[in-house]
Amino acid sequence: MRHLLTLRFIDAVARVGSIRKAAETLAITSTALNRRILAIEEELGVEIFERLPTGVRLSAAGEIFLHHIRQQLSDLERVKSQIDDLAGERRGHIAIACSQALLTDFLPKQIAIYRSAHPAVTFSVYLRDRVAAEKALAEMSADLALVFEPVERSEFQVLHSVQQPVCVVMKQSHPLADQSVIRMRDCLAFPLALPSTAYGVRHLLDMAARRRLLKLQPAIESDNFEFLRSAVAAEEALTFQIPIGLPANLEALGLTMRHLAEQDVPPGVLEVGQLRGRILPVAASRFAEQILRALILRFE
Amino acid sequence: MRHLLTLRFIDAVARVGSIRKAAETLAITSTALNRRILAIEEELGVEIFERLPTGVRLSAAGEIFLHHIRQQLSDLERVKSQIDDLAGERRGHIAIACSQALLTDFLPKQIAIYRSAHPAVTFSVYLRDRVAAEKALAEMSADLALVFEPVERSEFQVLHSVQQPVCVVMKQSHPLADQSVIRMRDCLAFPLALPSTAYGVRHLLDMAARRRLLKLQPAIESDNFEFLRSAVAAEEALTFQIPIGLPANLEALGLTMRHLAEQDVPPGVLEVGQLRGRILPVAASRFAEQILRALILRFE
DNA sequence: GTAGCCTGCTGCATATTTTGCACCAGCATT
DNA sequence: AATGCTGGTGCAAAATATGCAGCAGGCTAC
Repeated sequence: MRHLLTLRFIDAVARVGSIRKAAETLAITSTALNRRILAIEEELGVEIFERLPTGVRLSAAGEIFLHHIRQQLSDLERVKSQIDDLAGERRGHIAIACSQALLTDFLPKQIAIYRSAHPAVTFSVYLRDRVAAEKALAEMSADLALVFEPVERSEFQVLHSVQQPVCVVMKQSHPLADQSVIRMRDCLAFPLALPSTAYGVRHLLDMAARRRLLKLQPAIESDNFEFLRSAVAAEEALTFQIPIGLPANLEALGLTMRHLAEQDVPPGVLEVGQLRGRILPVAASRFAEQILRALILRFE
Repeated sequence: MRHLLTLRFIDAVARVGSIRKAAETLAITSTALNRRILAIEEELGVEIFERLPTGVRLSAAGEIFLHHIRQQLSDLERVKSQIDDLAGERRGHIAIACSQALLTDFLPKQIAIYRSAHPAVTFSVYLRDRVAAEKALAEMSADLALVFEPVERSEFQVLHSVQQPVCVVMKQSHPLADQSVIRMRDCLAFPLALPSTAYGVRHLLDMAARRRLLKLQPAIESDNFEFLRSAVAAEEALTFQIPIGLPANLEALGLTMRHLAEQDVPPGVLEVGQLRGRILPVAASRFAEQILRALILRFE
């Protein structure tokens, strides 16, 4: 919407930290952009940006104002989707920040289901770790977050949470594969392919190890779950994953999984959340409902 | 703020119900105003107004959009007052819708106190009955409402409530003045000067009467409490008022008051409220706190 | 220490947008 | 049928936004 253009521009400048840089991406001259900012600042009677030799930085007032801008922009989206709803066509865009485990199977499937009912709805899905996901919500660059073991700061409003026990993934021919539940101490005899420390699964494992005064020594460490699975398929190593992150074709890959004993590593929590107090666009709200139903159906 | 001008205009058009009429008060030509509306409608892809031969009326989409507009406008006020707060000067404007009883003594005094601390804050005070006050909140034409016996629809969020017993007001020389608590049946022997039915006090009295299968026969009826007091000062009539609505100089007027027996007429409730879910501007929020403290101090 | 490079900012001519006037068509009231 | 209201449109004038060229000032690298 045109009347919010300047506000969009300010948002962009704040993100980039430079008027000239932002102008380039915004298809506008730095002159014009600069003057729009000056005009707004005059209207407000306060400087939104501190001018530094290297660019600009939000002032205290700017922080407040920018938050207001983002709120307005997201509100407008909501209103537009409500209006579209009136006309019967469900349109809109849903931005999601989520843990890697969700990308494997769960989200693609859920999005396909939703889009088959509402083809006009578009999606953005961003991989974000537990901290970054909450930041994305606060900045309104994401409508929904699906996070495993979130940090849960005050801005994160949980819509639903399900327990996710940690599972061991290994080759079908692995010596441990004949046990139905696997103890942590048995794992230590094998090379470990662990996700990097930013991930919730690793967090749980590290916590459990520290409680026993141990330190996990990963033979292979990666921030990519697919790579870890491939690594496990290639040797007699073990990796760890939560059920929702396991691909449906696990067996076809020659892999299998077993639950880790809960007395060794307690189950983690997968939480669906939004920015506290925000009223979501219709589409995002309905998609959240769908996800919640799916989670309940599958894990409770 | 200039970028919201069109939205302000739309608000005005919606209130007046005519583009030409609105244009007159907005210091703009109907042409320009009309085109601004058309432009917005094109951006939204929906008609905001239904065009009637006699003017315009909000469409369903318009209702949603207008609510959004009012929300935005009031949000901006809040943001501006937050920013002003940053600079140390408490500025802003507070709009209040309230029952008549509050106008006599309580509000003028509270506003004077607040303004002595924050002279840059300005006030609008509107007399609104119980229904209209809540409408004013919903339309965001008022930030706060102080209502006696509110209807309490869902949009009304109570910040605080205090009980207010109904009092009888009469001349100091009145035959009933020697009783400390007055029974309803004793009142019926005298001419009654009653507030009109829209008022909470009258509502309570009517309810009490109906419970006894009576119907109150007012000798004098008025929507102005000051007039009612003067009427009572002029003859041996009785009028009714809640404590907060009694002027401080009651005795100086030759009048006095007694509590009405609570078994006859139960105390009513005076409630301070705001629009549910709305975040008030800083000034309004602080003023509300002050009022709450004052009410607690005086009536609890 | 200075030359180059980046930053935000400004004067002025040029595009673009917005506005107001005059006028049109449609409906309601008289 | 006449009048008076409504919103809507073509066109020229006014107002606004833009882009270019060039400014001062701070950082960085040689």
